[in-house]
Amino acid sequence: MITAPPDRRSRKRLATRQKISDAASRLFIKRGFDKVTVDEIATAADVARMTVFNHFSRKEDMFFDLDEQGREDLRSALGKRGANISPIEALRLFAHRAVAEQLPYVRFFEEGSELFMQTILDSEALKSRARAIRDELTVMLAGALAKAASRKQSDPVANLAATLLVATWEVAFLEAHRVFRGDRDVKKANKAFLAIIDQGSRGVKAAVDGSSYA
Amino acid sequence: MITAPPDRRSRKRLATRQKISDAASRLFIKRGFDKVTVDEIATAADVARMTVFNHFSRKEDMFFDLDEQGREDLRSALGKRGANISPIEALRLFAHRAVAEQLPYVRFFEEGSELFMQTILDSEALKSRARAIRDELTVMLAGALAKAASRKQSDPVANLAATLLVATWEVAFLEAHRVFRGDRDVKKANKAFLAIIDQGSRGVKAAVDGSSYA
DNA sequence: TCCATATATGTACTGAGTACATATATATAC
DNA sequence: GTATATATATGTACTCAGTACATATATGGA
Repeated sequence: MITAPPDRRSRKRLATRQKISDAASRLFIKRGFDKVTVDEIATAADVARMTVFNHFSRKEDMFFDLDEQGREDLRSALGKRGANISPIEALRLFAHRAVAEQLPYVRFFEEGSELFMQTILDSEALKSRARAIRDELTVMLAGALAKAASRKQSDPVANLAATLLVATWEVAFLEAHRVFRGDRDVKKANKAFLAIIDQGSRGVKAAVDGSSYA
Repeated sequence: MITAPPDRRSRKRLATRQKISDAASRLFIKRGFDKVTVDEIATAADVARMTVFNHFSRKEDMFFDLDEQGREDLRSALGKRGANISPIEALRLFAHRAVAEQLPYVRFFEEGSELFMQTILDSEALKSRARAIRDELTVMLAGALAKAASRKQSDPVANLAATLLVATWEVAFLEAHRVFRGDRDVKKANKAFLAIIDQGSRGVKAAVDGSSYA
């Protein structure tokens, strides 16, 4: 992923950022997001408090320190879809592919995954941030859909489709986690996930039927 | 709405609450949510700072001081639907009725309505709270749907339907406001609103087709 | 009149986030 | 290598929402 060896300045900067992110994640998982103060994170990472805010403008950003990859994959799935595949269908297929290849976002089991989810559910601040990210994702997807269908940005139909799609993914995620928490059966969780994705996709297609998105 | 004359204590309490809410709303609309401090609100309402938090646990609650009526109407629309009307169709009809009768939530025009919306869009805190309310509404609706269809609570299909429905309403709201901001044409805005409601409802029905929700 | 209790107020604190100044390391030009 | 510019780290002092907890005051009821 890294193309050229970064100079010392960038390397050190990244190292500092990583040190902070690691220290924060460890503390968050162990003690819960709200119980950890930024001062403690700074101390644990052996940097000044200001340095923490230098790298992460919000405390929540230390927790959600990925999600860029996810957006990229979504965009890519839309961009590289086959000639006669609609945007919505492309995203449905992407979900199936993600499960088949067990891409990181859809590994509901794995030790860390449950703790991660539980930490979010235990914190209003993290849930709030997750909702914000969901909305950013929706805006991004609406733009991508409009572009893929050669429509003007802020097309209401693209908005509707994007919002419904993100809603579908959210429900699928939560349900898969719920199923796994119950039976600890990966196959069952995967199946539940894809069932909802398929149901939702069917619905979205019906909603925007007649447009170029379906 | 008030059944019996409340005693002096309750009356005073409500009066205080109203004084705070009014002062806060006035300040929020005029200067923007984030620019107003709780101290200023307290001073404007002529009460102590602690009294403010006594009535509103969060600053955001002084802004969103209604929304109870909306939930009640939603529940009622579900409960009192005709014998052969599905829950989803009942909500679609409720939207049409709301527009026809110009119920408060769907008055996109009106002087205050635009300022209200603009104040939200200008504040991260208010947008965040609006998202939280949206999610609470979704949970409520999922429960109501499951109940209306005689399914167990936490039915995944009810979750999906509720999430998609709330998403639809949100897009419809935003689009109606957008249209009105542009052309200042109420009929056009209403039409845009209902168009999205109908599209979304069609989608949700397709998504949950075969279940008792459609 | 006395008592219990709900509501309002007062005081002191925590913790995230910001503004702004300063120090130190690194890169670049000479 | 030395000087200079700049990115990054640090330090200090602040704002403001929200909490904990104590106290005062008004109301309702005995």
